[in-house]
Amino acid sequence: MGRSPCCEKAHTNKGAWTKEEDQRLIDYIRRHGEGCWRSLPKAAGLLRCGKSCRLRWINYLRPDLKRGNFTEEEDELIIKLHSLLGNKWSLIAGRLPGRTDNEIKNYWNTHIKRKLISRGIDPQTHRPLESTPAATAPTAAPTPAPATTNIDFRSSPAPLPVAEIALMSSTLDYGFKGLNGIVKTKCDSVEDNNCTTSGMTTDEESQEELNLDLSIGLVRNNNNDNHHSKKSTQALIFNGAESKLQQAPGVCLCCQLGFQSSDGFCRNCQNRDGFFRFYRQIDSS
DNA sequence: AACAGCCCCAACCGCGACAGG
DNA sequence: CCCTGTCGCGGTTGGGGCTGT
Repeated sequence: MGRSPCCEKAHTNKGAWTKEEDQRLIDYIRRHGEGCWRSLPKAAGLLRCGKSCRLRWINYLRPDLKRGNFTEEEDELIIKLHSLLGNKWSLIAGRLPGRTDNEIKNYWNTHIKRKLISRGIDPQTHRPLESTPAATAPTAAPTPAPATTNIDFRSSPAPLPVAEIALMSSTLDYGFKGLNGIVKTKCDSVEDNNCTTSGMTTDEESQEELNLDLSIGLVRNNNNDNHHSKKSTQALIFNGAESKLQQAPGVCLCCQLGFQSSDGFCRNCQNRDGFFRFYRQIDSS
């Protein structure tokens, strides 16, 4: 019979948002910060479900959204990231400041897919369209890669999850240092889809490097670190976005209203990966 | 001008992950 | 360990705008 609805639907609006609804949501989040989406609509006087409010804010109202056309550089970055990450739109969006996962997903489906097909590339596999799976698929199940290895994405049956790449990088001490400087992805070109990772041996100077700079934080298992619930965090700072935004917890609505736990934060302040979700606007004056 | 078909994107839906009780 | 509530992600949809006839 499926799950129960995410919220009371009898008295909620659906469909396009009005300017008045937008303004209410903006005003409320300005005053109280993001978070606690479930209770936000009622508190903000909106006849919407929390999910809808969250989506509207994240995809449309957030002040740091770039909007407007994608640049050629963004196009290429999306293509490269997609070849590595697959349809992990939120991860891809994390590398494009001011762009949302929804926006990138839409753009992929409407523009980039077509662009790749016109180049003769399969948008899902990033392989030439005419190539058959039998011709390119590995003959045996892949064995675990050594610490530093070449990863040939041409022969990968599916895009490698970023965590898997990081694990293979063998730089785990306290946590992942991030892929920056650990795994350098090299592509001869998007067209030939000849992507490998460091330490590559051939034509390094002539190949374009894609510095993913994906900073990944691991949960540190340290009881003394009680800054944020059971999990401590490492900052996840994206290029571009960090110029005005610094990691700073504590603008979650729950926390604002005093619902936080004894350590000062509620779970809404933190992503499941252990990263802070809330950023405090740094006064630029 | 009117209509049909297409395109795009904002919004919705379902599900998995996770935390807390 | 199980159940429930919540969040966030990825896939899908539908309506408005655009273009061609």
